[in-house]
Amino acid sequence: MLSRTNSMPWMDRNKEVEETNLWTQNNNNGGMENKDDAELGALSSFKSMIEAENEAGWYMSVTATPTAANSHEIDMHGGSHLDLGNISFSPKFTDADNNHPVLQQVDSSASCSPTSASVLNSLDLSHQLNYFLPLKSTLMNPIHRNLLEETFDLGRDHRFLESAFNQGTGMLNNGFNDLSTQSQMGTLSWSSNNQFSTNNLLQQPQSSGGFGVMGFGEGSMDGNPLLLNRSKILKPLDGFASIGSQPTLFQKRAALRKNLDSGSVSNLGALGLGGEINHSRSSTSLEGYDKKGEFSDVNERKRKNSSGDDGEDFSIDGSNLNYDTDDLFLENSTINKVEESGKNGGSGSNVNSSVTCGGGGGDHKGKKKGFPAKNLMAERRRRKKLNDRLYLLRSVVPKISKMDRASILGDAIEYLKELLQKINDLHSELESTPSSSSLSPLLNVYPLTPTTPGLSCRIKEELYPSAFASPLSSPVGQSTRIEVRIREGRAVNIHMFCGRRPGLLLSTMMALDNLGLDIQQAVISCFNGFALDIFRAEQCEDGQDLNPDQIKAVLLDSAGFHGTV
Amino acid sequence: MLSRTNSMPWMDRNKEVEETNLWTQNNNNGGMENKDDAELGALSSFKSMIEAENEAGWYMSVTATPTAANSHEIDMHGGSHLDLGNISFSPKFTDADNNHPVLQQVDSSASCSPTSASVLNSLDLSHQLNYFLPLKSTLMNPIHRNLLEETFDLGRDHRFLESAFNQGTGMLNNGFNDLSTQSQMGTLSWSSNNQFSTNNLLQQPQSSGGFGVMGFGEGSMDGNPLLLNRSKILKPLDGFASIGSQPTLFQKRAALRKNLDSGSVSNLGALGLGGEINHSRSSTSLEGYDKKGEFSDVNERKRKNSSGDDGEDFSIDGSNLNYDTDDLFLENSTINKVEESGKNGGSGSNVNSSVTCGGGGGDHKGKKKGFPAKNLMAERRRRKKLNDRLYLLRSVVPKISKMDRASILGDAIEYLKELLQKINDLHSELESTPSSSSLSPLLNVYPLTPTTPGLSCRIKEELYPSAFASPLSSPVGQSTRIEVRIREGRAVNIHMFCGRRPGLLLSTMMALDNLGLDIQQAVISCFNGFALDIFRAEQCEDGQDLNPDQIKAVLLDSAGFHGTV
DNA sequence: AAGAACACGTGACCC
DNA sequence: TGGGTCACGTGTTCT
Repeated sequence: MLSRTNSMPWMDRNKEVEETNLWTQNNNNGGMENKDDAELGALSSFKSMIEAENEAGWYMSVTATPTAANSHEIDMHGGSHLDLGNISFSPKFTDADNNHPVLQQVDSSASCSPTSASVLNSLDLSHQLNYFLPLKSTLMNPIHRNLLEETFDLGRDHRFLESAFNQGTGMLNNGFNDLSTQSQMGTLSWSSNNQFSTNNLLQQPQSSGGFGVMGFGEGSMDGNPLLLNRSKILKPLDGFASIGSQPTLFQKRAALRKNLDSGSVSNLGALGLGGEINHSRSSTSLEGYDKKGEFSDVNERKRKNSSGDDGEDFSIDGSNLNYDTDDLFLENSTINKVEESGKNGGSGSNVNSSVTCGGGGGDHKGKKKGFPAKNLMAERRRRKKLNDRLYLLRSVVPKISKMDRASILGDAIEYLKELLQKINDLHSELESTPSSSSLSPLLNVYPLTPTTPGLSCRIKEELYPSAFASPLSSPVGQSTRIEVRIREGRAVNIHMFCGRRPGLLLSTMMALDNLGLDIQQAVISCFNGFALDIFRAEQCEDGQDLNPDQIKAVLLDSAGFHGTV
Repeated sequence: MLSRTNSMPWMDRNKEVEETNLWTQNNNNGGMENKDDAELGALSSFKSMIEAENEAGWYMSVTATPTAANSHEIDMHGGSHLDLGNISFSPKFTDADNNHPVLQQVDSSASCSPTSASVLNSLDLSHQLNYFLPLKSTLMNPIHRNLLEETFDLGRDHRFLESAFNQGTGMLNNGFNDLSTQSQMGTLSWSSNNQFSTNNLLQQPQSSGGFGVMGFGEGSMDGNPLLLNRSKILKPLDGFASIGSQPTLFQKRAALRKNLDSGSVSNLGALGLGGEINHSRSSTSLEGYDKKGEFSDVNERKRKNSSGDDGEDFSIDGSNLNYDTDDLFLENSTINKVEESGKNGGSGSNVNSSVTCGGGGGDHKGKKKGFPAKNLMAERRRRKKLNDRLYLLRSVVPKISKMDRASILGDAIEYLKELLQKINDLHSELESTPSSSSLSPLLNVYPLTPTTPGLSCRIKEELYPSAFASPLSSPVGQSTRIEVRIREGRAVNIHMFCGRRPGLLLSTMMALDNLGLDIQQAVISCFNGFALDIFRAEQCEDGQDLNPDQIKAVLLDSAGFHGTV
């Protein structure tokens, strides 16, 4: 009850502008004084959407990339290393399919700090790894763009990732330095289709999954990002449900908000065309709306838009994205919030205390002038930035056991260890071999595995006893898994994982072609194993409706596993 | 004013037991049901101390490792992967130099979850990376042990780390599995000298830095850990200053608290012998004491000890460490807190709302029964765990530009990228060499750079710069970009990006097949645009050596861009 | 129903 | 002074 009442205020609160964490600043090079700041530059933000399978809920997140003008963002000031130097939007980016503009963040080239570590900045992982979150319906259109910087949205649902990762979808490649990283992306379009740049492919659209498009300003709001997928997170979207549709997402969102009060939400549109958001859980309607963590972020963004101008701001050709605007909104919203305070849904009681600028919250203190509001925004920015980074990290780590923060960190650590070990092994191997020496100048760069030339050890892996069962990676021999879902209409989702074998890629493609499936959105990775994630494929008009089992059978056959699962 | 009053309650609050995040659970194997949970097992917790150069403040943190008995910890329940299965203390662990017992966490061998990822668990990074935080005086005796698990304390002061990192102190080695990891540490001794197990050495004792020993139960309390070093963090210690000295740290801390009220603190001891804590900033005395983030953690821990039994609990030979005890304390403290609530220093206003179990905080709600207190503790645990992981991550990353969370994450991401690049380079190098193949079974383990056995090649690296413009993402209509590199031997790298069109995927695959290229490592994504990144493909033996330009031409042709770039 | 996870809004701190 | 960062305690949700 109270919560609901609270929720309303939150609605307003949501209006507050979100920070655009992701904004990269053009000008900020100068701003970055910390020499050490390593730029993550090359990293493109990873935004993805997830859709929950079982639930209608959507979560849409889009990251807006501000043009150079507004660019300065948190990072500029703060110490965030990740900031990519320049952000540029190319005007042409809008998605043809959808009218929805998609915001993206561009990873600027590494303008800033030439940190020691930054040597490899040019390398862009984003290409290499793309994690896709499955969209429930066909909405998911991850825009595969490098540019997006920090933000990325990923469904948080554990099941989703787990399955994906477990299967060894991890892929990443190392390999290239992409010059491309530096170059870049044009306009951002916010499409309802949820196109996102998904740098890393991660995913397997497995089970639930939230789906998010959002990220407006910074990419994702504080909470919103990928984690939202988590079922709870998804809920928030419920309120927003309509967002995705043809009209600007934001507009829709605004509409939703208006409508939201009614609660449970109806999911607005058909997924197919506009990105729409279904509420994953009908939940308690508004209440959830208000407080939900990430969700609130979404709301906030919506608010931002709504308060300002819904859709158009985001249509962001380039310069439009207004970080500043956002800020203004924020301030306004903040004010609103203050007014509204007292409710503050989840945070609840706190609100009264300091939030009220002049409001004289209930609290005794009231010490700080009116600043709290500012602080609030700053904190919000900070949270968002942190979340964005966290999700980015997640996107880079191929195996994520769970989607919770601690697990992401843990997995990242473990992954780091693995990589180090691997490097060590490679080094050993290399040393054991004759030539080597001159070849790898790069190696020196890294503090780790210090290339100590002297080491010619023979480590040779005696260390590793066999025992390593290495479940994860072991692709080969791994059981083949194929999931096929037929979405309404002729959309098809396919997830397949199996051991790699020569020609598998081609045979699979041919099999799909033979089925009359046009692959529209997919990520295929081939490393230890073969992972195919088709988020959207469409059957030819001519054909008969395909049965998922048929598709599965065909794929199994093409994979050489005749009938075996 | 108010704050001070609040602070008092906080003092009490501090008494609340901290969670022992780090505790590893012996028994919890069963508890880990999540298959995906990757254990970080091998990761030893990283505890380090930092001392501020210029400031006297210390922060001491010690992680106590519970014996198996109490072991079940957050992780058990929660999903933290990082938890290492068993913790064992070996009695002999005390530092000879100092009498001060040091708590450590042991990274158990990976008893728990045989997660997929965990393959390499045995590998212990801790050895590899050792980051040391400089102690101001000579105190710093980082115990270099693998065993410590999650907790690690590190100074947060930016200057500190920055300098350290800049100087290239990063080092890590990869390489070994330490059996020691599994074995372990015996008793924990809590020495004032601040011995810590510092798994990774990081550090350079540069400027400020806080120094911490603490971590009692879980390792570090929520906030306290390494971050504390940050000057602000350090402050908290001020209050605690005395802790380190001969008496149990906790006892001292308790004493300090008692004394603290006076405020500014005197730093207690001589560093040399007992670990003492100086307040980095005289700060405003109590007030700071109460609310400071990390610091508060420290207080809490102190509280825990104080409330419970100060020193002895921690002397922890083995079983003593009481997680349970802590919990009990927590509860008690929680209760106390409730009573005290209304002040709740920083959190301030919130307190009233729900915290009061029955208190009927000012807030309207009062919905939740009395549970809030529990929630509070859980949240505290969670925060601590998260912090611990974060710090652990930091400890693993050699270059940390700044100590703030976002930077840590960003640096980690960048580092990951670097490692991947490095691996790729090594792989290339390795391939170029003749032998290799059989040598590295390990490689298979990793998702990355899958050990494609076939690879015998030589890198010649005729890189083909040809216009690498390829911005990653070019969407439709965007210029098609194709990069082809022929590595020596028959390995080929291809990066291609162009607009998506139906059938492109298939035609491209067929084209590659026609070229006799076996795609071994690749990521293909299809969203707005078509992006093909082949990190490794190999030419058939039969074929003539392909010319990059030929490949490019074929691909362009298949993409329907005849000759256009 | 207890626990975990999250986002939030605060107060405090630092630069 | 003001923005950034942190820890905290909350409320909410999900499991």
